Amino acid sequence: MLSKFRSVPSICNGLLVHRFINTNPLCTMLHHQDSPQSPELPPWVKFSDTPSSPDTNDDFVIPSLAPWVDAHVFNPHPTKPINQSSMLNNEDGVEAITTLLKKQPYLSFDQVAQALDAHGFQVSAALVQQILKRFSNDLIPVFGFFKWAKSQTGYVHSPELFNCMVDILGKLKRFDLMWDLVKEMAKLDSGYLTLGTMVKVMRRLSKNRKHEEAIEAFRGLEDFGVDKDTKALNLLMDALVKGDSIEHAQNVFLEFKTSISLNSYSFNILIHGWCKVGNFDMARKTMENMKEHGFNPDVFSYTSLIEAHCRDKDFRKVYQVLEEMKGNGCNPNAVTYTTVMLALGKAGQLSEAMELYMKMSSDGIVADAPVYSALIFSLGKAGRLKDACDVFDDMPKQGVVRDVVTYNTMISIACAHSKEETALRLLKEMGEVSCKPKLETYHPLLKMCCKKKRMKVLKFLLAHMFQNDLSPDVGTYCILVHGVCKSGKLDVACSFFEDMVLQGLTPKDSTVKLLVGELESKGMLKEKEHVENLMARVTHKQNAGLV
DNA sequence: CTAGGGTTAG
Repeated sequence: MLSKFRSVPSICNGLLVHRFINTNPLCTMLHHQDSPQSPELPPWVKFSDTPSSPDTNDDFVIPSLAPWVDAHVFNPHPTKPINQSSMLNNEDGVEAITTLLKKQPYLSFDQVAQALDAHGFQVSAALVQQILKRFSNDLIPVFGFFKWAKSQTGYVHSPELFNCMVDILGKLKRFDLMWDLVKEMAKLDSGYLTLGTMVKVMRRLSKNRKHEEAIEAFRGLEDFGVDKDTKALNLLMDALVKGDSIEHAQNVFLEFKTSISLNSYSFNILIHGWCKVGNFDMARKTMENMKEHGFNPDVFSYTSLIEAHCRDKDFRKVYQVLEEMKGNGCNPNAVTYTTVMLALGKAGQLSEAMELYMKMSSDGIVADAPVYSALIFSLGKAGRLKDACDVFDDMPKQGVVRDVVTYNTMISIACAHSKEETALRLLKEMGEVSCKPKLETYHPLLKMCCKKKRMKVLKFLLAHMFQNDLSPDVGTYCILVHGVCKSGKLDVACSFFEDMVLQGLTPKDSTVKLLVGELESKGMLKEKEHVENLMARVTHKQNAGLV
């Protein structure tokens, strides 16, 4: 153990062409002790002018970040100064409509339309796109707006926007409305309803365990003027596999293999499906079947096998398959190596991950952003913040552009070590390098803020999220409710819970249980009743299939 | 159109 550990630094030194220089601010920050328990506050702490509750640590704001934070907290939707007047109208329109849609809980699509009618909004494709993105979790506002926009004279939704709306309805599990819209598209000009539309339909149905309905959608493709070809079949099988039913995918394969021609993708999708459920026998049988059809197992087939063995942490088998594929003239690529490196890192086998990186390099494979992310993750997991930082810093020097996962990984590491300044700075930098944050980017940050009771920063993050057209999903609310509950802020937990339900999201059982339990133990019976009433409404709506 | 990234809390 110890010898392995000792060997790592030298490997790591060899890895990096440019050694890290200690003056890098990011690195200094990571090593700076944030000292959360220290009674002595660092000299640069700024005291907020808003009074905070004694149980809140809002006062902590890093001076250089404070203006950035304040701008979002106090003005979540600033209108960007734009010179061109046409652009100004659009930007203004988006903000004005956003405000209007958020203003009150609308009870019907028509109510939304009425509210919109009262203003003289000018509709454009860009505006509709922005609103659909912003309100993709809010059925009544988003669909009410979509219908209203459709009826505006001089404006017609593009096929892309119809597809986007179909996808949103599927995401919101309103399959009745989704099908109505699909049928409506079929009646419009050709070019509206395409395979692209039906892929969204099949994916959303599969994801919601409506596998039979997804297969029915495929069967009916020709009625909508879409070909039932190899590509369509593969997309259906892939949707079924991703919707956790390799069995349905296999049945579809058996049913259509004589009428629709197959390609290597068809087999790889099934191999992936069998690997996903850990059925190596069927994965191997499918590989044999693949050969009988004249296709050789390729890097996709083998990487699926390797990934499954990685999940089992069966690295002996992983190395075996690596040898096997090379023996069959199929070389592992960056994806294969990343899969194994990350699994090793997760399993705490950092030096093995590093060795594999070197092996990859000696094979002449150039590291891309995911490879670097896997390295960074492994180093972070092993507590080697400085080295993780070095690798992150090395990326641009090697001509590799950091992507959203690279940032997510770095932010996760920083948050896990309570380096909130670093984490926030990374988020800020993402905006500057136009690497758009995703919901997952915020999750570790939100978790950390809840834990440290940074309510002001929490508020800032939520505003920042919205400005990036991201709205919290069930997972986000889960983190928020659990996080503030554990910090004893039950009132805040209740208001997050209410938001979640009003958004039409279904809280997880564990979330309800935790919140109700906490409220009960604190004797907050009125709040507890409120939560239970909210839950009853959710259940009722679901049973009735209502909006 | 097929394989890689991040992920609550218990």
